[in-house]
Amino acid sequence: MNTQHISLTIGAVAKRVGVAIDTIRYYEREGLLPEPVRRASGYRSYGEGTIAQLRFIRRAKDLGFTLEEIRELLVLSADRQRGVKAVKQRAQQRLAAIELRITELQRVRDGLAQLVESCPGHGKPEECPILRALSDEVLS
Amino acid sequence: MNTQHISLTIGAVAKRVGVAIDTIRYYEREGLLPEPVRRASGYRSYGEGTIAQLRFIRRAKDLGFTLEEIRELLVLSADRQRGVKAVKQRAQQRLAAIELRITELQRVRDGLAQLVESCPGHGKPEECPILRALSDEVLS
DNA sequence: CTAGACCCGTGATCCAGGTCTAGAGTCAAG
DNA sequence: CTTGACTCTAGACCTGGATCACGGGTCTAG
Repeated sequence: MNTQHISLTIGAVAKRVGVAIDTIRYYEREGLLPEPVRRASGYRSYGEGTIAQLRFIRRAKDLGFTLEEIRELLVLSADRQRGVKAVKQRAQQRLAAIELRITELQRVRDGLAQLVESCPGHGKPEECPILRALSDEVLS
Repeated sequence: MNTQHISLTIGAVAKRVGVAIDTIRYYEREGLLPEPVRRASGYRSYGEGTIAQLRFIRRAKDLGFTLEEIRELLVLSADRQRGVKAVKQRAQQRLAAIELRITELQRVRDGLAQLVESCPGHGKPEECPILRALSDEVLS
């Protein structure tokens, strides 16, 4: 077992994870990262655990979780009793929200696509279906 | 032809269109609405044209255009020469952006759906596929 | 005439998720 | 020892699209 404790500066961590230094400090302020050990100089000193946690945060963000939700996920992931159940639940909620958003966007896309298709691209403005849709009373 | 000029207060316009008074003043500041005629008291006085324009703005917003883009659409809609062509172009760009966004979200949804599906909803955190995906090195 | 509803402009505030600044201290290479 | 890169804190600022607060003026029904 390798229990060697490496010590990384905030800049090194930032580079490894591909995130800005300011973002790391911001996450710390927001409670997404624990307060790190400090060197005598006051410099933050990080170990591998922080790298993992930062990656966790970034992946969760990529999956559409807000920082607020991620904060919660981090707590849950440490709960050996109810953690997994709650995590799955949060993931399902997120999934439902994403699906809703997709559906909304698809409706918008379909509406817009139909307008684009029906517009000849020339002629008088008052005959342009796009402008008409934007101006007229009813837009289905 | 009915050229009767009605005169609406900002509050009446807001109610008709279903938008807040502050929003109307905000759009005016932002150049999306022309500066209206004023009564002797300084009150804004609006006609039907404003109603139409406000609805235009709202519909365009519903189609995913930003206020910046809408400002442009408003200019283009008044251009009798090149207006229609340019409007169609903007609509196509918007459409492409929405489609890109949908694709992104679908990828996220698929990833998340797979994780949710493979998670039993109980057991040890280190065996939860969701937590593993968030923590582990590679997430396809 | 008065109460209550409405309107005025200016500027501040909100949301999330950072990003940037200033001024000062620290570290490592040469 | 110096130079340049790095880090520290606190707080200001940014994006977009509003929304709210303030102190004051106006309008209208009774």
